[in-house]
Amino acid sequence: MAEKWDHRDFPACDDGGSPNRDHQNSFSGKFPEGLRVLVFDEDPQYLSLLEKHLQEFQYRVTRCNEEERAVYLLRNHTNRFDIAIIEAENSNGDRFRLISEIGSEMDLPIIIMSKDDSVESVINWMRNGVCDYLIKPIRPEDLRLIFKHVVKKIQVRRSVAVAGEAAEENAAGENSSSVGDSTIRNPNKRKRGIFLDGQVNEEDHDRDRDSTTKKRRVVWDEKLHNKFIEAVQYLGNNEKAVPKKILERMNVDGITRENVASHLQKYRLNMKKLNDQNEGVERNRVLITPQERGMYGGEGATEFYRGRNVQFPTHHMNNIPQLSSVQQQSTSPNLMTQLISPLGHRHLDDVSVVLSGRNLVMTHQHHHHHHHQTSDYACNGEKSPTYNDDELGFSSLTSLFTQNSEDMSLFHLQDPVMLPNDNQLSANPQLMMNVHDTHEPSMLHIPSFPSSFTHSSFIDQKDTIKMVDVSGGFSYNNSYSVDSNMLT
DNA sequence: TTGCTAATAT
DNA sequence: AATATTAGCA
Repeated sequence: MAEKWDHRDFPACDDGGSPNRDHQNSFSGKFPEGLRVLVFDEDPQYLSLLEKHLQEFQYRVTRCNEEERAVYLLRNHTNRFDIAIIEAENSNGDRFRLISEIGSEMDLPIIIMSKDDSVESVINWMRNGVCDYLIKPIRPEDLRLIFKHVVKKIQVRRSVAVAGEAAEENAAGENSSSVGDSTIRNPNKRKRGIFLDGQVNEEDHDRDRDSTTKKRRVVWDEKLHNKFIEAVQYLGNNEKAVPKKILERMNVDGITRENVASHLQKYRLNMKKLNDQNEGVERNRVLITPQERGMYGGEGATEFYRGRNVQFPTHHMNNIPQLSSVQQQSTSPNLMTQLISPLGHRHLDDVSVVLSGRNLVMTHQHHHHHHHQTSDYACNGEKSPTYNDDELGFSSLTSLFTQNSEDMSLFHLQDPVMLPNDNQLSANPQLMMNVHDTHEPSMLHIPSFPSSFTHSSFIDQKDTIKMVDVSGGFSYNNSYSVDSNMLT
């Protein structure tokens, strides 16, 4: 644990403060050592193998073969890792959820490992925000390269920071006259610990912040919520269930009183709502107090949990493998299944898929951030005839993403179509440029599709990573965000 | 200081 | 939509 690799050590920072924003070569030759990697795989042997290789590349490995433990480590040790490699073989909903949460809540780069080399699987995961997908068996070299994702993340974060900063200044300037902020109890002077162009916000040194910095959002998953309920229950019978005590009783670190207060507030709201419902509709029923209907079998808390309380990072939950067709319906909000139902597609991220002769490029971008993730997927024409260009490719690809091919629009990559939505970044020329951006840490290796690859510029050439030549390709864009607008 | 609620922000 | 933050009052 000597010195962890800090983003500030990131070579791109110390290139003399040069305004060079194309970090192309900023860190060529350098290899960040000590990146903290969490590796999860159910097979201890394989885990060891991975660990060994990773360590050879100077990564600091935390291995883990129990999902529970992985969850624990990630949840309670936020900012302890720079990247996570997770096996998603027989991933059930839980693991999927876990990964989704990590990805979005902690902004931790996630790499999926799997034996499944199907296009569907790859795309599914990429769509859901993971930054890479390694197909087993994994070559050591693949492991060596994972640092690129961390680097990428940092770069992205940096640019977001800059943008955010600019926005803040604007806002400040415009409001300064109108708002005479007087008595603010808790003037939240949180400065962002973000680093713009080498300027680090020195508010509190290293400590907690790490490369995966992001404002912490508590995810009230089932476990946490159960603790909460348990605490409320316990206190409800004796003293009063107030945030402070609940917090104490929960005995979970990483959450604040405010978090609990907020949760409690919503909890109560829900209880009230449920009570009201019961009053009106089921008049025969005895009224139940919030406490009485707690977790222990009472349906209230469960309802609460299922219906409104779980934070499923929207854009990471839409793609749970599903049987489609049967639309879950109604607007009743209390089945968890509904949260992951096809309706969820409404909130899907922009995803654009570019097809050229033999390559497929998928770009993935998050909603509110100014960043995106891009991954390449090389498809060999012979092996995957379905993904060749033209109509055939189109329709099958379409079906890969949605059951409804009408949801997609077609346009040329180099002649971007501006869709009526501001968020249509995929149609943004600048984004498209990124497809050609050799610095994009894309390293999708698909043994079965070995074809055309080009090099990643800052790593020694010898093997590898390639970027797809998309020129002249087509882009099939399923306009999810358009849908989103229309449906909401 | 903490709690509560409603409003509003992210 | 889920959480966070804030205002304002107790």
